[in-house]
Amino acid sequence: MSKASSETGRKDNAVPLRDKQRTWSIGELARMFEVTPRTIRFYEQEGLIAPQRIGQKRIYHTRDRVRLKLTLRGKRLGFSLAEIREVITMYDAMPGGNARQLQRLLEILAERREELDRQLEDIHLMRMEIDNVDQRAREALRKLDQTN
Amino acid sequence: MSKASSETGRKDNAVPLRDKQRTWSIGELARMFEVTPRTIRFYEQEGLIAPQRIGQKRIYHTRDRVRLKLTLRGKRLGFSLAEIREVITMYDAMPGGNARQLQRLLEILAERREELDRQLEDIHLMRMEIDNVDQRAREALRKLDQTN
DNA sequence: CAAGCACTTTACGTTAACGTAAACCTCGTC
DNA sequence: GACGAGGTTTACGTTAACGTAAAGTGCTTG
Repeated sequence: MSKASSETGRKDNAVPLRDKQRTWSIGELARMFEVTPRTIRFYEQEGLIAPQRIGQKRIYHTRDRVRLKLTLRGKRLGFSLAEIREVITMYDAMPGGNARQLQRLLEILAERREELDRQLEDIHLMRMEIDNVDQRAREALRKLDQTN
Repeated sequence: MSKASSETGRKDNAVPLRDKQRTWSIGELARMFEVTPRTIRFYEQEGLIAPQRIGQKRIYHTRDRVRLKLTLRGKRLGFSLAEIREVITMYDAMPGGNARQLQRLLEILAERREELDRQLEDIHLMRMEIDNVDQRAREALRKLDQTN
């Protein structure tokens, strides 16, 4: 994907335990995750993040950082922002959610799990395909080297 | 993903060995893979498939069917059509390709493999995340059941 | 206090991957 | 020979996920 292949080289964005209370600006987060501020604002607009405000400025807490990470991970797996939001917002409404909401959440989770399983299968097949082509390319190269 | 989640229930499109020589119309293929004819024509326009023509009509052979399957699999994994084409066309130019082309193909394959590995990791993490939420949702439900 | 940097909002632009509609062939069949 | 089912081309429309540009705010640093 132009999406995925352009994300070669993920940044290590682990945060020390004692930084649990740290906050970040939009620019800092953008650099951490190698996205633009625009992207982060867009996710907020779509209801995926809800940073604190101090005056005009957005302040991101650990909670927001985690959400962003989950969102980007979901994106790499091909999920739409709408689907990601569906899970994230329900996750939020959980402690206190009524039984119907919880049941619905379980359904959604089951769907996601199935989707992930399908992807695992796809990855397997794709890998075999790639290994196959790889083999044949190497053999073709060997034959070229021999005749030259 | 609207893409993926709308593809719940993949069709078994295995083809018996003695059907290796069979051909298909665009409509048949479309039904097999649960896409519209428009989609298949679009993939042709983008250089991913190149069916035979008899008069006006497109005739699809096993080779085309395989390509379509690979394309859709790639799509489910989030690859763009451009990336898929890059591999498919090089795969075609292989028997007879020069050394530079083959080397390039090996590079592309390596990239794809890395991308797949990243996706595997993402799936793992995502699964843990989902299992986690699932647990908490079930507990919340249990507590609700107890108090009622 | 001017300059610069990081942030803000608003709004229009862009790209990929098709959807959809119209208008036209070409069969087999009733 | 009308017609219905499948196919065809052409072309404009749509949606998601941002990119990009303009114009303004607020701090701090020389």
